[in-house]
Amino acid sequence: MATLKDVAEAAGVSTATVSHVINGTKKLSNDTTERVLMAIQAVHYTPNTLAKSLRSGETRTIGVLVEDIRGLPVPDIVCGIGETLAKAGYRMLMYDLHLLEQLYNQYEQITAYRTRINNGINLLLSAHVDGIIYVGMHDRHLDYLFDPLDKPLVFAYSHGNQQDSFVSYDNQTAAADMTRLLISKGHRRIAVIAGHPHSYPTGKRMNGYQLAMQKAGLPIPEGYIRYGDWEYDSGYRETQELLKLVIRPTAVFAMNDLMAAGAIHALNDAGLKVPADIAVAGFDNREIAQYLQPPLTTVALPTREIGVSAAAQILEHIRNPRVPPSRNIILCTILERRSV
Amino acid sequence: MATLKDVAEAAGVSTATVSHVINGTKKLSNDTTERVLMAIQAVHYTPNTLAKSLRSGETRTIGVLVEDIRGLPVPDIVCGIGETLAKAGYRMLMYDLHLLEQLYNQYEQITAYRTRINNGINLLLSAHVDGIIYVGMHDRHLDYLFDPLDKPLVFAYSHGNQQDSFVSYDNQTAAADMTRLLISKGHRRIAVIAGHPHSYPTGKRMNGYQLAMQKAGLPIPEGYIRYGDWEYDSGYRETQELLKLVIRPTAVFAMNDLMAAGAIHALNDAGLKVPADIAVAGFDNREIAQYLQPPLTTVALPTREIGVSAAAQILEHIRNPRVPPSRNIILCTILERRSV
DNA sequence: TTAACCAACCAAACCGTTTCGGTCATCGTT
DNA sequence: AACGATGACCGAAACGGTTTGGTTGGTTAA
Repeated sequence: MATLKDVAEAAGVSTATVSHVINGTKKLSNDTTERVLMAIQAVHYTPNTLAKSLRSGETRTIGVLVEDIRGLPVPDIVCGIGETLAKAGYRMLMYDLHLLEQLYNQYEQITAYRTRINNGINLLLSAHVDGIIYVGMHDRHLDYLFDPLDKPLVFAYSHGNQQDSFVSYDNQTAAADMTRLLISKGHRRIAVIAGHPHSYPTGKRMNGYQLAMQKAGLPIPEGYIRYGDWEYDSGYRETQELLKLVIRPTAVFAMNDLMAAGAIHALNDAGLKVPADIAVAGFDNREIAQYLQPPLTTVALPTREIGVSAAAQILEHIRNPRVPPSRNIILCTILERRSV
Repeated sequence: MATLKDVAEAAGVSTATVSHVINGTKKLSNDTTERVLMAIQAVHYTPNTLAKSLRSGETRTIGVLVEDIRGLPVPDIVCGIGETLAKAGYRMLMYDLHLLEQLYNQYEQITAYRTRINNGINLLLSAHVDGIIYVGMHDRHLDYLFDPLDKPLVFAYSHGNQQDSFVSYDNQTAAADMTRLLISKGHRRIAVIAGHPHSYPTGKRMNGYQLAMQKAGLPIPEGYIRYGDWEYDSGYRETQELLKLVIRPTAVFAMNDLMAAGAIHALNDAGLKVPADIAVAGFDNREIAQYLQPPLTTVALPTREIGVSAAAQILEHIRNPRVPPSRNIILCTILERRSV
């Protein structure tokens, strides 16, 4: 592999001059510049990034710490990150916490979780990354898990400390939009199947739903708000409960697609047609949504945009370390299919 | 950050000695070793991997070139790779070719595809990775796309040149196993909905099906072999065709889950019950499989194991560059659910 | 005429490791 | 007593760049 020295000899100049030509760090005569460029071609020079990084302390590499690459939104987010980084000439060093396996739903084991995260961060830091993006699987706060870092840190799909930027999506507006869509289709009795009562997305999405209903002057009758656990079965079960009501809803807004799938199957089993008898809406735009009968109208999360934005944020922080942390909330879009 | 020199000064030895203590490259007196270890603790020394790599030419980093991280099997494979590399103290540098966007189904644009791959490989090489794993989205041959490389290269879920190792899964045995399962449940008239006629997996899976039927002494009547295009709609359509036959099959083996979903819906629409009237089997174990009514009996691909094995292969090649390329084919497992 | 300035380039230090080739006691042989 | 062997360590040269602080020769202004 050719080195700077080889180029310098071929061009009859010093290595300093070659370096300046390559990086444009100093004005040089046209003649010399020309000669150096020719020499670079001639000896097939490619710069050694290791040596460069050793001297400059900059690796042009971003560490991406994912909770689990198999988590639903993660590949899309990583796709957006990778695309944006590549365009800017940055590389992506990935570390997977494998949270789907052992720690999922064991948040009481904070210590184990912390050490896992610290291991990941240390591994990335040992590679001298210029910054770190944390990619979560859930929309939740993680401030208590992170020690302060002297490199830029950006959270994607999760929230971190006050001093760190994050990029997330707008649960509340999306839920309100979907509710308004149902109302615009003539529905006045709209029930909801929410997720875990105390989870962050449930709260936000409920807010959106209630606000939209209120603004439209529509009541939310007793029993129209059901709580599930995000899983298929709970959607099935809670829909059965809704059907027991004296005044049935004409639309069911399930706050994720799995529960919506359960709802549709429960309705089918009860001999009701979707959307003729009852409309069903979902949230998340999982793969399953398009293959349900009928295909599910749902909220598409801006996963890829979250990745793009997170990468843009981290590059911004690297270029200018004193920009204040930004809180970036991206809007969702509604995917109208045939279930409404 | 403390350096070797700081440690050396603190321990009153030379940097050479400290290096030898750390790497165990030379025998030293117990006394000195002890003093150096204490000094390392005292100054909070962490080795600078950049300097180390510059000197040694080894980065302990593997480049992972994925066709598209959003591709179905890819996250699972990457998960297996990441896990195995981390255990061995290796890092994972990822580059995404984003093939889902522009190039998918445009294989005639070989040149564009080649340059895309070469860009990725060059970016990884510029980071001085110790080896590269190529992660495909389809089970197909790619020999014509790769230039010879002077670093270890392993293909996961795809096949490369003769001289490169690959890790894949056993289509044929899986299809044979599924056919045998259907036979063992008493089915004798088993139809098949295959994928694209000329694709590699279609060929292998058809082989397995035909072999199993033949071994069981069962005939394959005219019209029992249908070809789809891997998509939902083709499953629906071809099932309708099967229902037009005078002697209907009692089981339909769709060669992926999407077509199986189409098949189930076609059967439902025709007023037939699955599995009571007709059994349906799939292939791939997509997420949708578990949410169909009834949940789909299907073939689970050993995606994660492919990743684990690919990572193990590349580490093997790095440790010993002269081991011959290996061809690793992993068995699938059948997931019995309620559709059979 | 001379000081001041500038353009154009170079030599060498530096980043933090690894490793080659010594040096210097000490010890056992003859 | 002279010699070679051995054990324990060190100095300095790499690795391949960047960057600081020059030097050189020519031009300009007083």
